Amino acid sequence: MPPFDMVRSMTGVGVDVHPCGTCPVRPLTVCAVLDDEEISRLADIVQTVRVDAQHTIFSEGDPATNVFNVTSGTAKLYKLLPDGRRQITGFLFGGDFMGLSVNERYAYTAETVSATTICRFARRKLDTLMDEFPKLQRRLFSLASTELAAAQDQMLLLGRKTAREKIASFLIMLSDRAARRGQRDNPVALPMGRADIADYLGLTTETVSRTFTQLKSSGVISLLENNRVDLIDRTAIHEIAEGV
Amino acid sequence: MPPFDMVRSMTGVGVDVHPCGTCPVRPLTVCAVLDDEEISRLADIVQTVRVDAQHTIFSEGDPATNVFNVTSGTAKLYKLLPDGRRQITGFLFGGDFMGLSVNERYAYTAETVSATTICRFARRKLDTLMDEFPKLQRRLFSLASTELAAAQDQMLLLGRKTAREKIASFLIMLSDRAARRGQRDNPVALPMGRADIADYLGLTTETVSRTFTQLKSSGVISLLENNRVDLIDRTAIHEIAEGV
DNA sequence: CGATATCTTGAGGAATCTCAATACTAGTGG
DNA sequence: CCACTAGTATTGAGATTCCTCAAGATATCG
Repeated sequence: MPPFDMVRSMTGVGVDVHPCGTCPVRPLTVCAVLDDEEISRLADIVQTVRVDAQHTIFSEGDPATNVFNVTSGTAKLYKLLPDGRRQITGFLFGGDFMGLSVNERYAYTAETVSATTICRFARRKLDTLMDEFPKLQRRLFSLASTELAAAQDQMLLLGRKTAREKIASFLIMLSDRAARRGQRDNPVALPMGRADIADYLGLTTETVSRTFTQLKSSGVISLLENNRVDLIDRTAIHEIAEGV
Repeated sequence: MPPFDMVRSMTGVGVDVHPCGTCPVRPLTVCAVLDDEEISRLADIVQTVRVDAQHTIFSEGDPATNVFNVTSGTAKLYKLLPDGRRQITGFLFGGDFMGLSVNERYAYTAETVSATTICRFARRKLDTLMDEFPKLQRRLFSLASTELAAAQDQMLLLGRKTAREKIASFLIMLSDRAARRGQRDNPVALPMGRADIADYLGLTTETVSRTFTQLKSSGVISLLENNRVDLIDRTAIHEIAEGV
């Protein structure tokens, strides 16, 4: 397989949407620990691109030449079984990082959910910069640790929670992450479809749909237009999520 | 809660089993990247302890003052739901690392499965050492990334694999890890009980038991004494694990 | 406004769980 | 050395959650 080049290999891609200086998610991401001087060094090795909805950013098995930072929009990461069964391992929103890889290949596929802007770093150049700025290295380590903790929560969800608990946990997670990005925590926007939610929670689309209906019937949520969910009784949803 | 001290708070613990110089798993672990000089610096801040089977090393919510390296034996990490449902997020064998934490608290409980020797580092001192030896920092980052990839595999397993596929995947994983530690890859030792296997795979003990019986009946494994499993047809087990 | 996707709802089925009984294993004390 | 006990594993029968397949409703987009 030839070296991967996202811009050349993708359709629906635009380049250089905004520079790092005006990055809206800088405080949330890797760049938070760098001062303006250092950011400009980072800006030298970064390319900001805009990708339409439903496009592949990289595929499982591709050479892991780049790492990425989502600045706006929504992306998803997933792994497949040979027969097509799919597990989404994470959704990414503005400020989220992806593409870290131990091997020289990506361990999962990354696809946009909605139109998304991403900044892309060549891994080799980032490695060099990490040597130069130890706090960058430290920051990436910290992000990886955070992701690891989230992965463990997701294992608990997948292995031990009921459909009802999974959906409630999912809504709380989206709400909390929206708040962390400085957006309103309610109502919650669902940029992804039922199929994606199902593949993230280890369910089928039908069960996801039925469970939303059921939570609506019990009065804890309300389904608004534009795929948004009103968390009517946040406390109750929290309790459902934790299986209380 | 007072500062946690494993040695004082635990029963079944012995101290200083062996020094770093003769550590049997050094090439597998954090220490692999350090030379003898640097190892001796690490040895200054490490305490090696022996813990009997079925003892808690630290609990979810405890102040995360230490990080640990298992040098022999088996441990497990788990998270609980309020009603007692449990998800084991990982088993640890010689060479494995645990206790990394973003917050100041552990995100999971760690318990020994069999008698285990562990070396313990005070996190604050390790942080200092990381500043001094950037390659130590790099090494920990790499270990965290590897763990993250494993967590994603486990999500695929928990969300999308059948009981049969889960058990097959589990056996392959144990076999591969034994090989990486320089042990025979077959037969596979199962130091943990059925309940632990169930809580790791998102199943019940009964289903685990039935699935072992079923794999035995189809002739791909054989159940030996001392909780060991003979992988008779490794290729077939691999295929079952991947859902082919 | 029609065509196509997606979402919701329904009915029946399958995998796994729950509850219960039996078998095995390992450690203990006679 | 063997019987006893306690814990663990296996097996069985029935219940349940979630899945599969299928149809209808709603939303989206040109």
